[in-house]
Amino acid sequence: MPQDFADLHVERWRDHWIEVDFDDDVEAMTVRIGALHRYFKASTQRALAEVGLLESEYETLHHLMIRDTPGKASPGDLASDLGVSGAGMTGRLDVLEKRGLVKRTPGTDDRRRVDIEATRAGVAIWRKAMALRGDAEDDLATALSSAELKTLNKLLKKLTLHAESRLDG
Amino acid sequence: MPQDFADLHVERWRDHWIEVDFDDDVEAMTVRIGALHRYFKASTQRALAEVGLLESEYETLHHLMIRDTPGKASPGDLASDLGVSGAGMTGRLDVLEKRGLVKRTPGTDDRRRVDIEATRAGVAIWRKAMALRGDAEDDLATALSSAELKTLNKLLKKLTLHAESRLDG
DNA sequence: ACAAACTACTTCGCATACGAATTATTCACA
DNA sequence: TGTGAATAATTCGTATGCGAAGTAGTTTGT
Repeated sequence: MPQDFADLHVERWRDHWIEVDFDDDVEAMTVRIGALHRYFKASTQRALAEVGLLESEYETLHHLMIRDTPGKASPGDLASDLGVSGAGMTGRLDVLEKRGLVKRTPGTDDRRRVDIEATRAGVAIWRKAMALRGDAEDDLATALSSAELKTLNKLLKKLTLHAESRLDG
Repeated sequence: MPQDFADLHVERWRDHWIEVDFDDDVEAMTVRIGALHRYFKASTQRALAEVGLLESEYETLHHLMIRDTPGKASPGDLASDLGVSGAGMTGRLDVLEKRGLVKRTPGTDDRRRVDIEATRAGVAIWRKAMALRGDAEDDLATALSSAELKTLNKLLKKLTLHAESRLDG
């Protein structure tokens, strides 16, 4: 099997920086996960360019759609889901509302709140982006057999469970 | 084995959005890779807070150190490595230079160029951050046996090679 | 040898996002 | 029931980064 970027990285690393000692396999894994993440990000961005969305717009719309209550949320919930500040979310929603992709409605029972809802146009453009994104991911996954993909998920899950326990506990 | 975040995501996804059909395993893999990336990013940020570096400062310093010519580069090379604009790199280098972590030297043979070099202090702080970052990665990797880690790398590599071929060719 | 094209970096103007302060509203409880 | 604490969203001031324009220097072609 030919070398990938991670192999080259580890090799170069070992040549130049022996005194900073890392486990080669751990380092390679980290680099590969980073590389795959960047690849997904890049294909998402191509999809977004095609449908005419900025990454910040898509991200907001996306989190709005994948909630327990799809298409509906409060600015604060979205902000914490996305890891942006409340101020940032106000700005993002201003843009999305101006483009007609979401609608703000003042809350009725609690008038401090604002309800955000994706409009028909917002849902449509999000779906188009999702379909394109999915195509790219499926394409990448063809590199693995179905059994390999299951094995990979099993191993990744061991890591994510470990990570989650570190974050919670 | 208990459920992780990706399992929950896929389950919720299937409940609410059957009409947008994704392969469950591919979707779970994508989500897990994203989650691990965020975990690494978070532990890096903890490490950076401890040594007193901003993420942008660390990132710049890091790419300066892991080049073929460690600790030395031109602003333009760094900018394209990091995927930031030339203007952004000028700003980052201004900050790093002011903190005494890198040094700018006007080029001698080609006077358009500027040589960036990490100072002794810059290398030291980068190493401290690297050591902490490495600890967190090693900790995560304890979730896998050495054999599992090798299997994981083999499968990840199949994906990265596929991704690289898509990007180049 | 000299103008045109190119390259490397920096400055400028604008957009986005952050944290802090602000406004408006609701909740807790004495 | 009224007052202080808490909560939700927005506005404000600042920082970081982008793209475009600017500046300085080098290469190319005739």
